[in-house]
Amino acid sequence: MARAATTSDAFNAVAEPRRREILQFLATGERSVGEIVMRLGFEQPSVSKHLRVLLEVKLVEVRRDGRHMLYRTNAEAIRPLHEWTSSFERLWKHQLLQVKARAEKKSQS
Amino acid sequence: MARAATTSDAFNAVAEPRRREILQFLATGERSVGEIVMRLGFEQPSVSKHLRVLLEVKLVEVRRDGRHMLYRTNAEAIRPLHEWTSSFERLWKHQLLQVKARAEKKSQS
DNA sequence: TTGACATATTCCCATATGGGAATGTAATGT
DNA sequence: ACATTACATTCCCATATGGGAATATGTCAA
Repeated sequence: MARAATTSDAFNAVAEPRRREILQFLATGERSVGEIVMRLGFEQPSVSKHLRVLLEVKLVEVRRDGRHMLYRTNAEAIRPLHEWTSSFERLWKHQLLQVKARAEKKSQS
Repeated sequence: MARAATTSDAFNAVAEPRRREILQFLATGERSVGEIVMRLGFEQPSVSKHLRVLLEVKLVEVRRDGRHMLYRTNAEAIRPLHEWTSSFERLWKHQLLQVKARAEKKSQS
């Protein structure tokens, strides 16, 4: 097996920097593909392809408005990532305290 | 260009499910490679390769103890992911309220 | 119907996997 | 020095990209 598909889950989908940029931009409100292209400066086919991936893992939703396709971020799909990272929150706080303690001990001696 | 390297950043590194499992296990404390193999049931070379990736993006740290290599999770490296997902927290709370409001309006009519 | 605009899809290709098998390397005990 | 234990690395290969270019599809306007 090779690497898992980018469409296999949200973790794989957001690994791509451009997709993260798109998600952030779309978090400010519904936008058409053309607006994304204008704002982020990627090629139009590239944007369409990234949107397809995001759509497959439900990180975005769409609706048609005439000949425009309006995309928006579905933040709910980001929650699993947030919760996974949150499970390490206690650990990094703990580790930070240890680092501080060690630093103080050093400056004291 | 193809997909970015798994070692290009923490986002790419944690896209792999087995690497997330390893990180969670190592969050419980320092463990040797053999303990990871025992606990998670992956092949030893596979574990070593995943640890290498995690090490390159500093998601884990190591120290040698005799012939054992003791790995541990460096939670600090997970913070950027946490912060990125946190930037969508307001949005999903807002979107949840909207969904609720729509549901209530529907049941009311 | 025809033309223009807005998106989506397809083709091609260089690149980076992740697993399996085999092998290399480092440290310890005797 | 040698066998053993514990990891790491290398080789091979099927697979999945992401970008660029070209093309297809869909919608509206006249």
